[in-house]
Amino acid sequence: MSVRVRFAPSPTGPLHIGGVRTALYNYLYAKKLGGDFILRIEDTDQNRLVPGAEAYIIEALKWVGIEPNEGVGFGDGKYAPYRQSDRKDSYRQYAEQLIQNDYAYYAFDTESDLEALKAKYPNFKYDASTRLEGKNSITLSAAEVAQRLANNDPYVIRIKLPEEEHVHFQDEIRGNVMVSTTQMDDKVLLKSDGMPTYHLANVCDDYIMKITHVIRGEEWLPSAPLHVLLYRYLGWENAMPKFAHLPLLLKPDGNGKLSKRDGDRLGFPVFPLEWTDPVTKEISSGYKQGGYLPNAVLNMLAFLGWNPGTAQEIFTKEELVNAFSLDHIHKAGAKFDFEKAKWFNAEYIKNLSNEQLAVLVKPIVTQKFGVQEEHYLIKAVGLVKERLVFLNDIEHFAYLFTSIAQYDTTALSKITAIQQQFPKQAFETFIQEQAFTDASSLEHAIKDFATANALKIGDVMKFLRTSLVGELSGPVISDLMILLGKDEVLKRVQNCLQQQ
RNA sequence: GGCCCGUUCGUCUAGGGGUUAGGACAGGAGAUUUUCAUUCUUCAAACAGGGGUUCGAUUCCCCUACGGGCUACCA
Repeated sequence: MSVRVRFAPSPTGPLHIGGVRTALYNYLYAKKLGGDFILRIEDTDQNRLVPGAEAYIIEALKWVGIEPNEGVGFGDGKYAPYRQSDRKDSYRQYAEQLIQNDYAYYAFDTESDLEALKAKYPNFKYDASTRLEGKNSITLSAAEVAQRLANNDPYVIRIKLPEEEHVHFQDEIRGNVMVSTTQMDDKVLLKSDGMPTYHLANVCDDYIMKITHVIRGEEWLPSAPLHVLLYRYLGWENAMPKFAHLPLLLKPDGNGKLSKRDGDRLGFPVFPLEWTDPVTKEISSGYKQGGYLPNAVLNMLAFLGWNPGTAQEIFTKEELVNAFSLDHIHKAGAKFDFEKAKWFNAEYIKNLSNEQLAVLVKPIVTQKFGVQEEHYLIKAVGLVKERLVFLNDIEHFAYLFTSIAQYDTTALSKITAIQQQFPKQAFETFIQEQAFTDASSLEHAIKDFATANALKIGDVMKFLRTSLVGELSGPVISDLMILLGKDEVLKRVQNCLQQQ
């Protein structure tokens, strides 16, 4: 039987990187085994829907490059629709089937009924020991139940758990997990608005869509036994998928799982794409807009909770697919490491060819400094490639594209001293005489000029650097001179000579 | 509170009854470079604690502590 996994987010907001990682692990697992990766939208809570969230999820998956081959936004497929609200009518029959088989019951308790029970019993939960106090099809007469249903009285359908039974299941990451039904409660399966809860919908859809492996976050571990029971009661136990509960992504500081707020609080994105809250208009930064490369993000995310068991850390997507396996997933939660994320991105940028980098950086450069000639841009980015952590960092290298607007004051003060005995005229002539064909002969010529004029090489370099860069750091001077060309170099030198 | 899951350098992690406990990021030092960045070399840095089991436990078991998750007609 071929492997089928699903990523099943709820469109209650933008997908954050924890979700992206879950999607990634599903994707890697499916691809590794030649299976299918499905996107299912779990929008059974109509009150929490956020406009744009679904589209965001789809865009985000596209951007990082882990596209489902089936599901909402990806051409659908054999088991469409993949949006649970579009499958609303399919769930009721299963809930009713459960009632038929005495595995579930109608419950008519109102909100205030429930509150009264909670007030009466500390730590109240609706279960075998308390359901006799509720207004449900167990306590009410058949006639009254029929009457209430006929009246369209609001009701929910609850699972009827056995009083005491140990539910075991095998988690692919954690091994055997056991929970007693005494610790569980009669969870609502079908809500009074006719929508299923997560528990019902997820089990039904996974069964119907022939999902073989449920790979999801650890927050689902406590409800997994409930799902196991549901498979059993629905008669699907032999088709039950395997479960793998992933460790959570934690805040880099302090406690708790990584949340939306942490990113902008600590200075890194938690969302793949920038997101504007439709209500508050608050903007949350995104990896894409922050100048990250999708494959770097994937690589970084893959290593937060998984490792290949070797020393290799830089992996292409294909290599990740090949190396991936569930048993190399770490059990404990992982704190997000921003420094490591930056390192991954810088590594990926360094591994790009100048041509590739130029393409990626072109929109930023054009927007900041105007249109550049293609070959020039390629050479320019090559000069600063190993200085970029993010694509956006290119904007800190204005001197590659425009003349120096402002000189660094310490650089200027450093060269003032030098300028006293600097043979300005001779130097200009010297530059004019150079061929500007290759960097090393140019560098030799500069050194020769320095010795011939009894100047310190370092001083001449410092002067040139300030002229060309505006400050005392940057790429090798002769390389930069070749890039800029004689005319521009001369212009900048003359301009710098006029400073002070 | 109850239940479930977890705990190796600051962080991500490898390992697993007998190891100098390995790697990466970050940090320190040095080399290269006209500068900065890159690169290279190098240093520092960990098995939460207590009991067992064992000739021997970081590794297996139990307890404690700590961390995380769940505990909704949210997913």
